[in-house]
Amino acid sequence: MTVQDNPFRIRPPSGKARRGPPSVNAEEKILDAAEFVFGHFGLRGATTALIARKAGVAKAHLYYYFEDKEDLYCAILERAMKEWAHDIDSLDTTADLRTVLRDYIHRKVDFSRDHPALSRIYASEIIAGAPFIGDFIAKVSTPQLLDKMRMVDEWIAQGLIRPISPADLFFCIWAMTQAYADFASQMAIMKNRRQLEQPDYDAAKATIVQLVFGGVGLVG
Amino acid sequence: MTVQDNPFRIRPPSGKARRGPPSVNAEEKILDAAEFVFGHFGLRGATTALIARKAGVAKAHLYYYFEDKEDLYCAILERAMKEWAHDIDSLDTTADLRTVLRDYIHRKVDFSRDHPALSRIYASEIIAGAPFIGDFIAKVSTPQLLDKMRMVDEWIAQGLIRPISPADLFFCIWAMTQAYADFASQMAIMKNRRQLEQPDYDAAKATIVQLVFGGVGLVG
DNA sequence: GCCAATTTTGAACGTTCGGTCAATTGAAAT
DNA sequence: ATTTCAATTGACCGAACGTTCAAAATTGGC
Repeated sequence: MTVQDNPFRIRPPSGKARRGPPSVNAEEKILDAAEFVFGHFGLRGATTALIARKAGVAKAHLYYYFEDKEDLYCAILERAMKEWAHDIDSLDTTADLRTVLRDYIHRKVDFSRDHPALSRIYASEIIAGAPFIGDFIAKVSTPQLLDKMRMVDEWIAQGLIRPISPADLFFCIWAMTQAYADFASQMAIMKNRRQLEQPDYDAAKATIVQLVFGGVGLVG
Repeated sequence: MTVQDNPFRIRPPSGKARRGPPSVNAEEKILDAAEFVFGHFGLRGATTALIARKAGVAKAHLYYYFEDKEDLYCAILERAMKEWAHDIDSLDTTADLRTVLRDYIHRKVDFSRDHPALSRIYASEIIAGAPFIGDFIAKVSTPQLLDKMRMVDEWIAQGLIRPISPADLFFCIWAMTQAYADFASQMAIMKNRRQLEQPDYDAAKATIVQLVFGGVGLVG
């Protein structure tokens, strides 16, 4: 089972209108807890007991909303990909070239800062060979990349930027921005801090923008 | 137990001269198998049974050379850090500035291509918060980084390159080069290939060099 | 207050996995 | 040939884990 095999994963289990508890939905509590636990221990390292305890429900209750552990994991991935697309890839490409690039980089770094668990889950999934989101990447992410590559090729053809491999340009931007989520612990150690703070993310943005702008021949 | 707590991990179990099998050492077979399996499934996902089968020895035999699963994992990390330091961080810093930077980037990409399993293990370890190599990073890697940062500051002071945050410059170089190991599966999917080939790595090198050189104001 | 449907849980089950141990093998030393 | 000790193994154990299920609790409708 992969992410997009079951597009209606998020469901009120069945039938009539909701009659459940008046306060908050247990399903969201479970999803939040799962995001945290999966983000810290990975798919195989996370235990259903830990997720249930973090969510404040009985372990068996997970299986009321989700078929099994993998199903819950896929739900997290799906939510991650949606937030991803919503926060980031809805980019106004009609604006000034510099603005487009700078905003894109800033949004990616902000996402790394605000959703480190999601970034780690995504990275772990890719490192493992994308067993659950390979199809999603092939059918959703790849067309988005091809769009962006055409945009860059356009810029090159118009002489607005220096020639560069568009695919590798985006791979590098993703790598740098994502690193400030995945490798944050290493960076914090090396900077002799407990964790990265806002000035660190500001410096990250500035450096990445400087590298990209310089690499494609744009002045700051 | 962390990596450097036990500097004598690699050992002929004890005592006299080796009297064992004439052919190859079982310990290396186990290490190679463990590198492969840990690289594919992570610390918690890898099973001792799989490692033993891949190594062609009985499961119990793992515990003749290593205390437990974590000990074996640390041995892999230790070997990775050593190869790392040997292959990469032994860099002739007296050469021409462009040569130093370009060689450094090329070596990192080559390492990603030649040791993808080690790169993945290292990345997973960092993503998990560096529980086993945190001390190593703090006491060994950080001084090396500080050396490199001083070198960059020197270059800036001499007006050889544009001002830039030295720490973030190296973080970005690591991120980009490491991505061509960790995210290779994603890149392959997006390029509609089975796996990355030599031309892909050549393009990666060229793009990273272009970004770094452009970012610090060096001409290609 | 009672009923029906939904939501929640405690306890248990079968499996998997890390780790142990006594026993066996095999090569050198005598 | 016998001894000796490192090298190797199959069988086993206890704990942890994912999953199931029947029962209990909670909610809304009448």
